[in-house]
Amino acid sequence: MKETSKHELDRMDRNILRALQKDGRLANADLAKMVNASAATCHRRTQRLFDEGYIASVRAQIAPATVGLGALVMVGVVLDRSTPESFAEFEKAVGAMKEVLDCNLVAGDFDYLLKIRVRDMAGFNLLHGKQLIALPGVRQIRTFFVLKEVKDNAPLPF
Amino acid sequence: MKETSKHELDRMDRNILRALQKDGRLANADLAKMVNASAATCHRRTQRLFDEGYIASVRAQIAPATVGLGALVMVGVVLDRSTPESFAEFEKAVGAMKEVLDCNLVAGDFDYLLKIRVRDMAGFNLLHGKQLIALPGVRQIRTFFVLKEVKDNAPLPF
DNA sequence: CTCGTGCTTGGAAGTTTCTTTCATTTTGAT
DNA sequence: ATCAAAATGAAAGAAACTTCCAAGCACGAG
Repeated sequence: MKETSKHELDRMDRNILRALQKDGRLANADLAKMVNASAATCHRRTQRLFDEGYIASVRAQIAPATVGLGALVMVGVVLDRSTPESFAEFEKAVGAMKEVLDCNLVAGDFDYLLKIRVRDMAGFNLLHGKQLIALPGVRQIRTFFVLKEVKDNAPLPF
Repeated sequence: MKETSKHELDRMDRNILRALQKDGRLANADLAKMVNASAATCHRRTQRLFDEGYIASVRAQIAPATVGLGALVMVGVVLDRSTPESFAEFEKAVGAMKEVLDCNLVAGDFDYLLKIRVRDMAGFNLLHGKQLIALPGVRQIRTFFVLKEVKDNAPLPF
């Protein structure tokens, strides 16, 4: 009985994932050489990794500063009440804010931690005044301006 | 006088960026149709976006849970001393930790905010005990376990 | 207004690459 | 040891990329 045919990843699979995580545009022929397989085999393996959901997507990483999003801000949010409805409402509202790149419900001093990109500090002030404090159920917001991006979106270690 | 030949991005350029941000594997022919241009023009524009640094890279997004990295943890760090050497040393050490996906120097209650992926809570405890508290110059660490990933790595809004 | 310069465009040729097919090998269970 | 199922690699066929070139457009000088 084979369930959903979720085979284990062998060494070749992992090597393919690692290579594509570094360069999603790798030509299949080159990738095949890197993992010591024929083009056909490599192509099949890669397609399986897509089909079975190991690779969620392949996306271009755009340099934020070049499109006018040079400022990064982390924000901690505390809600008024800790009810499921309160959380759901907040998450829905945040989901609609395109400036919010990450949003995580956390355990600790905050309820949510947000990662936000805007043009500059002025842009953040606008967002803060017009949208963040207007989010539903927000009791407190703590802002962490990013002074230096040491690591951003590093590849997954596996 | 042409500086570094940094033309402005026109509508077609932005459309290309947006499309590739969603799907970095788009065939040039398909992309061309989406932006209403010939394959040749689209190819040139895309190559320029790469060459001039608008697209930093194209990377496969691997589903963390499928490679044994189902747990996400945000960590706030306060250093002992606020000297350039102290910061540099900390950043170097963090740079070598593959589990740390993001690391940002921030202004606020913490010096650094880290985004960390591990297998599970046990994995984090190991990392915490063996590496995080051993990082150079660390005075205090505050841990935020992520209970729910509402948004992760959303595309840049531009 | 007209001309000329320089940049951008799109069709098509030539080349590379992908994708499928098929015979063979390997794997894994009995 | 034997068989069935799955995976592999070479090659053919299909599709895509990349370059070349003539034509179009914008813009400034005269």
